[in-house]
This record gives sequence, C-alpha cells and structure tokens, in this order.
Amino acid sequence: MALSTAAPRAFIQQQNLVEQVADYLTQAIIQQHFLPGERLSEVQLSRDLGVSRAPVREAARLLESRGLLISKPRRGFFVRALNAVELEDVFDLRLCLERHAIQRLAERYTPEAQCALKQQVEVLCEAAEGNDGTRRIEEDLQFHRLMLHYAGNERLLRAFNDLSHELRLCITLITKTHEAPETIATSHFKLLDALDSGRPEACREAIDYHIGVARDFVVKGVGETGE
Amino acid sequence: MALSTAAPRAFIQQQNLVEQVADYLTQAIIQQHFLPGERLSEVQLSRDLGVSRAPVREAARLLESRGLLISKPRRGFFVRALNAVELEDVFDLRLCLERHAIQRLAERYTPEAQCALKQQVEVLCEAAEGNDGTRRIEEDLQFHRLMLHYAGNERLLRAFNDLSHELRLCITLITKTHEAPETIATSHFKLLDALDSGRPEACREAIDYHIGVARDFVVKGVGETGE
DNA sequence: CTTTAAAAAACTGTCGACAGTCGGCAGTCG
DNA sequence: CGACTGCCGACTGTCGACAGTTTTTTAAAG
Repeated sequence: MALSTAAPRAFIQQQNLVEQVADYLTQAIIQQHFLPGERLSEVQLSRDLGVSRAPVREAARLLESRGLLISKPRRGFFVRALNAVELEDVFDLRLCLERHAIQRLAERYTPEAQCALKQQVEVLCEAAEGNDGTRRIEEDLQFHRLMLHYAGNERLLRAFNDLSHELRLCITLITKTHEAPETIATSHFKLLDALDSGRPEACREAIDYHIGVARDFVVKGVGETGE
Repeated sequence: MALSTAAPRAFIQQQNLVEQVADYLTQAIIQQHFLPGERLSEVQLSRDLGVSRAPVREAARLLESRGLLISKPRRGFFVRALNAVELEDVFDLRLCLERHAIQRLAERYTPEAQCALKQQVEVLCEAAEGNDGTRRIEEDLQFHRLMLHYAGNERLLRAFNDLSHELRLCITLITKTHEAPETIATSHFKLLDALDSGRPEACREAIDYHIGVARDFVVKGVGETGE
C-alpha cells in the first residue's frame, strides 16, 4: 500500500495540482534541470506550469520537508546542495535504518517476503543491464523499500522514504559514472543469502557491506566530478 | 548550531505567519484542544486566528509532514490519531535512531558532551519535580536531542526531531498519569553511566532499557485511558 | 417512523491582486 | 577613484473571491 511511491496514476489526470507540481519539481531537480543552490522563482514556475502561485508554494513546502529544497525567508526557495559531511550523514542514517530493518526482517522472514525480494532483485538486475539510469535507481530503491516494508514497521519505511529523496539527490551528483551490473547483482544477492541463513550477524555484515559500497561509490563519484 | 530552535531574533517580531500558525496548531494539538481524529476547518481557523486561508493551508501541510495532521483530498485536514501498532512503530523507530546515536556518541565522547548531558539531566530532574508536564517532556526531549547532536550526525537529529512530534502526540494520550521523578532521574543517569563506562554493549543495554520503559509507560497509559 | 432523494449550506482547491520587502543600479559625495 | 545613498524593479507574503465538491438539512415517499 504505502509502497507505491511511483504512483499508479497516469490514467486519471485528476490529482491535486500540489502533487503534480511536486512531482514535476522532484523530477526536474533529480534530472539536474535545476542545479543545486539555484533559486526557484514562484512566479516563473507558475507561469511555466500554467497554474497559480498557491499550488507552487505548497508544493515547494512539501519538497522542503523532504529535504530537496530549502527556504530562506523573503528570499524564496533554493535547490538543496549537499556538502560532503551532509552526504556522509545521509548514508550513516541510511545505515541506521536498514540495519534495524534487516534485523527485524530476519526475525519474521516469511516465504512471501523472500519471494518478493528475490523477484525484485531479478527486476533490478534486468534494469541494471539497460541504459535508463533513473529506472535502475528506482528499482534499487524499490528493493530497499520492500525490505523495510516486510520488516513490519511502516514508520520506519516512511523514514526511509523521506531519506530516499536525499539519496536521489546524492545520486544525481554522479550521473556520469555507472555502477557495473554484476556489482549491483552480487551486492543484493548477498543480502538475500544473509537473510536465508537466518543469522543476525550475517545480515548485519551484509547490509554494512552493501551500504558501504553505495556510499563509497557516491563519495568517489562526487570527488571525481568535483562537487 | 542546529540546537538553537529559539533563533536569535526575539527583538523583531517578524516571523512568518505560517510558522506562527504552525506553532499555534502544534500547541493546540498536544494540549488536546483538538482531539485526535477531529477535522480542522480552514475557514474557521483563519477566522479564529485573524489570517487568511493561505498561511493556514501552508502551516497544515507543514504539520502533515511532521505527522501531526493527515490530509484527505477534498475533505481537509484531520488530527492524527495513532493506533496501537503505529505507537509501537514510533517507539521502534526511536529505538533504531537512539541505538545508532549512542553508539556513535560512545565513539566520540568528549568532556564537552559529557558536561552538557550531565547538565541537562540536572535541568530535567528539576523540571520533573514541578507540575508543568509540558516542560518535563520538553526537557526530556532536549536531553535526547543533545545526545543525537553530540553523536555528530545532524541528519540523524533531524530524523529524531521529525519523530519527536509524534512522540509528543503519544504522550498527550496519557497526560493523566505522571512518571515518578526518581524513575526519570535514574533512567537518564544510567545512560550517562553507560557512556562513561565507554563500553558499547553497556550503552546499548542502557538505551534499550530507557526506551523500553518509556514505551511501556505510554502503552500502559493508553491501555488505561482507553482508545 | 424509516428511507430515499433533492436542495442548501459549508468547505476545499485554485486563482488573481495588492502591499511590503529585498537586491541591484545609478547618481552623488568625499 | 571608491564608498555611500536613494530609487527601481522583481519577488514574496498575504488576502479576498469564485467554482466545484462534499456534507448536512430538508422534504417527500413508502
């Protein structure tokens, strides 16, 4: 239920303007149409999107709460620019959440969860072969959302979803480089193996390794492309 | 830095209406002036507060992102009502965050942090003697915020702050009962002792115990007062 | 007296407009 | 030639209003 962040609309174009604007802004930001630190003009956005400023303002507040924008009073909204230490903090929090989640999941690992996760890794691997970087990221995030979901704490999942917007922000910094498909595959299969083993230490090791790899990848990428 | 919620303005009473309304709503909710599940009318609120609906709407979106309100499209905003499992989830996430934080803190436990925490426990104990329930809660939260702060991950602190609004919501459910001052004192001193010992396992045990007590207290309180 | 349906009231979503404020630019003074 | 001051444009914060929808009230039928 709470899993479908990638909304199943498309058909019914009857969604709040606020959410539509929020989606547009989110996409525009993670696709670098707006650069980090750039200022967003309310009037120009409302002109471009053909809506009034009220929905734009409310959407901006939404993105602010998600950490994609920051507001300076009387100045407007700016695209969030993550520095090195904030980036470390994001991955440290991710580690915190996922360590907890995988422990909880190990305690209640059902065949259903096992099946769903395995299936999602397949999907992810398939996506990793392709060229669509956005889809690869989304399928990756979806795997982790599934993990959090089956851990049985919806609030934990929400915390991860909040964080995931910032994770996307991190990843946009390094769109140039590509993680090798086999790296992604093995990294996720290790998680499944650890869960299958049923040993909490193994799960912890696997998730530590997994997130460590992702963090190093981003940190390295940022170092190369130069902030 | 991120600790000073009470910003250095004070002179110029120039604060966004949005924030003023948000503060008002927050207070009104945790003081049970609006009951859980109750619907908030935008027009009535704007009438009562003497402002237009725009700031009210933006403030409501803010509180929604903090988990104090939920919005139903075309229906409006409702005060969040936590059920038993959501309540469990909140405390489980709190455990997740604080376990991680106290580990990080143990790795970098400076005399400055030690001093600040000790001082805050003193303040908390003093507050626990008094009758002001709200202040006791705020001083308690402030202690934990300090812990998270000195853990050195501002993003982790933000996650806790997000959660803290829901914690207040939990606690409002049980305003009737009071935790004994000595219980609060010993519970926090155990945390300090564990940190002083420098042993990670001791820290983990202490935080598990601490949050377990708080959770049981709330769960028990909710069970008694019904809902 | 209960149930259904239609009309009215109230409310949300959205819009355009006005006022106060901020940043930049030109003109002026030292 | 450089620093200060006042003006100008652009923008944010806030407001009142309109349209469509939901809820409530009212009325009629069974």
